[in-house]
Amino acid sequence: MLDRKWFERDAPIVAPDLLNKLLVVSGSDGRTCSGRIIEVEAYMPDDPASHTFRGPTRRNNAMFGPAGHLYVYLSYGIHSCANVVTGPVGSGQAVLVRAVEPVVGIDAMRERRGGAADRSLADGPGKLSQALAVGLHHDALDLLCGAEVSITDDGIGPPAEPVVGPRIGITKATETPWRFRVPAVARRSNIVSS
DNA sequence: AAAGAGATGGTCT
DNA sequence: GACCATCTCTTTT
Repeated sequence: MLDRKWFERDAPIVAPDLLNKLLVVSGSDGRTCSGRIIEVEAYMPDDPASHTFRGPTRRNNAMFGPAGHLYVYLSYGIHSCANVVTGPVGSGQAVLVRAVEPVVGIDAMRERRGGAADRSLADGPGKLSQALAVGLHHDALDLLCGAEVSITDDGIGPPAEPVVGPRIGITKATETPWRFRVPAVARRSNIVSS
């Protein structure tokens, strides 16, 4: 399965390999939810768009910790965004999970997302955090300890040809092609109804 | 279908 | 005090 070594590679290498993996959250309310990762972005230390570009701070501390931990930050004062820490300890890199496809616990996700259409339950970094109930209290959590949040491999490998493009919502290094997505065609057969 | 603006709060200078 | 790795709603083509 996924061991620490797997996460210790550089973010642009780990990122496409995270596609089609499951992000599983056992909520404090007892409801377990999961989503298939379909879009990610890589952030590196020498990357002007990365939170770690100017060195360690209180917020980005988890990104400098062990690979396979979560880095959760608050975006625009409103949205929690979930990252998977990658690379050697102290390097300061991570993969932002930008979108998942609901797999387990869709009813809970519908409730948490307040009547949003099924297709937009978790198709954005803030939306998926809300749908899966991921919050700041999960920051620095170890994904490999069977804790509240984990990443699992259910045998569906990453897409042979992920869609690659520039990252979104940033103002620096906007041309670096470190955004990876499962092709739409490959997703059609995976859609979970109800 | 696309474009614009407001919400909202922690973090860093 | 400025700056956001965003989302939703409203307004305009």
